[in-house]
Amino acid sequence: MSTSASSSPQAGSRPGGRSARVRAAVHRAVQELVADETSEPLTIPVVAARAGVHATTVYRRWGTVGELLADVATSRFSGDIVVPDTGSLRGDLERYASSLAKDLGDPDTLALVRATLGSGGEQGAAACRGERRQQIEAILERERCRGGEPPTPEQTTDALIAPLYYRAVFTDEPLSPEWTRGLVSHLLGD
Amino acid sequence: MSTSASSSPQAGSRPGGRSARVRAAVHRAVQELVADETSEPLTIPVVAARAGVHATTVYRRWGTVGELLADVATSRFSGDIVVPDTGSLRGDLERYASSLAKDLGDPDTLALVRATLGSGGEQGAAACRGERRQQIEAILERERCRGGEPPTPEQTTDALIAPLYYRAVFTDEPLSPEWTRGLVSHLLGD
DNA sequence: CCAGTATCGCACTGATCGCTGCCTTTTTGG
DNA sequence: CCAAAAAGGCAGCGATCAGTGCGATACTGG
Repeated sequence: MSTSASSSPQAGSRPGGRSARVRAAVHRAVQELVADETSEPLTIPVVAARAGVHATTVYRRWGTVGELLADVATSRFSGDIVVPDTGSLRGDLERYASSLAKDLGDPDTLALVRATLGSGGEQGAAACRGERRQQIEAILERERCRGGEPPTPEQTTDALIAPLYYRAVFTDEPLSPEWTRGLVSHLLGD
Repeated sequence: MSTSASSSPQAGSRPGGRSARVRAAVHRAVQELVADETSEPLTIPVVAARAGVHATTVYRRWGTVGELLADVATSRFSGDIVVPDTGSLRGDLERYASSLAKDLGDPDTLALVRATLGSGGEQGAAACRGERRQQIEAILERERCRGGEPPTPEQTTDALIAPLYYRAVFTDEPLSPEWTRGLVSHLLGD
């Protein structure tokens, strides 16, 4: 080969150096492979080849497919949803649930969740959970500051997060906006 | 080897022949391997070795690990819960939810669910779902025959099945009886 | 500009995987 | 009881995987 040698102009000390680029490429490769759901066995060499890096690098930085998936899921679900502030508890919950439904409704995301659960163990489950708990608590806390009496985080998780995740992961029914709003209505007592 | 040769008295045309015995051994091996969660990679040869059969047999009967897991999960969740009949909707739902909580609370079962989701795809998800929908509908239908006005199957799934599955699969919080009863109470309007 | 260090590419190796003919053994059906 | 069919055991094939020294390259602070 011996392409145009080095000369890559601005590869220097800025953030986004080689290490970060490799990380991004590997993450993207994992998501693509998981989404494809073809016969690709999702092994380290396959991921590395698709990412354009060497398997050695992946072995050394992540070790196993499970840890790699957990890392990808953590990145994927970190900051994926901004906690809304619409001025009312119902508005906040509806917008939050809608965002989550849109997130989990994406087949690629769903495939990532399933794969991470499968080989990521408890750590993988935590990665898929993301920051749902803190986000819910932030919404409820804001309502409490408004003087309202919101439901507990536990109730909210059971009434919103759980149905969204269950329907996405275990069933093939769509996460329609009407159904999602209905969850909020039922939680807040119609 | 050459143990007591053939002579196995009743190995004939009754159900429970060799084929069924192989099936049971393979299923047991899968559950053990999934439960162990050690470094065993859960491949066909490993399963076959633990089951005491040859990998060829497993390849020919199931093909892939995903299909095998889906089959095991189907068996595991088929008939695992008998729809109760306590005379009241609340009693039926509480007993049903309690049974499901006990089921999903078992770490080995949980590991099977996660693994099946991971490599079983949509079929694996359906296997883990089991007959929940029909069971719920049976309970609600019975209440309707009593003259009551039960919630819809959708509401019941969202309020009972989903939180149980979500908490079991995605969190490490226990599925306590009090919490489970609380789900029923919230569904039936306190 | 230059040493020091972390990261990555490369060339391997032993082990395992997925899979396939071929034959033996069991089960089925008349 | 006996042939046909189904299922399992056996040996072995190419391909891939997980993992390891070693050298080269890119980032770091001075």
